Amino acid sequence: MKTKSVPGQGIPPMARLPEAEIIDFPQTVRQYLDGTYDLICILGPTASGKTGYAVRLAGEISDMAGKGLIPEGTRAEIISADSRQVYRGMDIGTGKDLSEYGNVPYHLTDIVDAGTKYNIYEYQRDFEKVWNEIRERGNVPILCGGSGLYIEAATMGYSLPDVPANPELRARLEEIDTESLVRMLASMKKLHNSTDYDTRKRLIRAIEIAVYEAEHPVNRTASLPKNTYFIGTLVSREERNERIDKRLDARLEEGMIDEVKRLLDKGIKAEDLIYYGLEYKFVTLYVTGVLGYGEMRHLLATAIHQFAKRQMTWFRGMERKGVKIHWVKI
RNA sequence: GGUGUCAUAGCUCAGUUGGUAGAGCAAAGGACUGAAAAUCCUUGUGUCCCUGGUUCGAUUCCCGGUGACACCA
Repeated sequence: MKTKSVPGQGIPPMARLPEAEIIDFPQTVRQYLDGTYDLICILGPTASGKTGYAVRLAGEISDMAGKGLIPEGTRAEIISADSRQVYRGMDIGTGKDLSEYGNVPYHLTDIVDAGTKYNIYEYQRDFEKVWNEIRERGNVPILCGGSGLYIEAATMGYSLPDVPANPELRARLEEIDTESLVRMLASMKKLHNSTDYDTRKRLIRAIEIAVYEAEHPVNRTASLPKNTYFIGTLVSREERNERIDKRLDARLEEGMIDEVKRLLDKGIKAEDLIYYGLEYKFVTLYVTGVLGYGEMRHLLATAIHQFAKRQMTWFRGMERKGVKIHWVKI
């Protein structure tokens, strides 16, 4: 008697591709202008064509203004939600495609130096600032990117305290073993389902934040949730991976390796570039002789496929929490 | 042509002194409020190359194929 597992039982189900919709974008713009929405957001996995799509929609908004359908002079301004495009000098590897924007204003790319550490607190603060400025100008903000955490920080009203680094505390915590640090953190905050204790560095920062919070209970960002119209750029898994592979070859030809060499020559540590992940990680490993060219290309392609999958996991998680994403085939 | 070695998961390979099998990678699903392109968790994957023999029972031992590699001619 065979006790073979029945297919489809006990194994995680294959995620269904969402249904594509046809959206009425002009109506969405009108709804933004009458206050139904605070923000339009375009999200999607890497290589799904978000930027081009955002620029196209920006063009539609200009057309509407030109035809007098919405107040004259109204235009779209794009806010990037990409955790790596914030860095200056990291262009080819992050796919900035600045020429694609044409005359559409864009924000939150090239705002800090490569080699530094930008984070979600800073992103939320910077997002709030440009979002407010765009609205004061009477323009339409379009948030566009693939960093799920950043999108949520911008749209869902994360509340984050402004916690400066505390080198003295860090040095003291560094002396303590990991297990005790976990117990220490647990005594200060609830810690289920968190990445706080994935690594020692995170653990120490989490304690630093908890300690600061205990001492300064009011100093938090007061960002409100935004009523957001979410548009997702939809591609099948197969198509997505094909696009990733093609784009990777194009980037290699366009000088991605020289870009990494330039960053290293500027004195940015290989270790830091590796932490940026994907292109910067694998090309650095190639440039420093750890990987051969073919090996680098293969491992990098795989890593980008895996990244795109993680992005989709995040977006599905948003939907599970009740966020409506209008998926479009572009 | 001869001799030898090998043939096991999508890939690289372990293993079963004969009781139908695992690791890594890939893949799939998930988590994630301070470096998130990061970090981490979970889950399978099979005519064990094909005939025949020995055996209660063969992926495992034996005969013969087939294929790959090596050496000799």
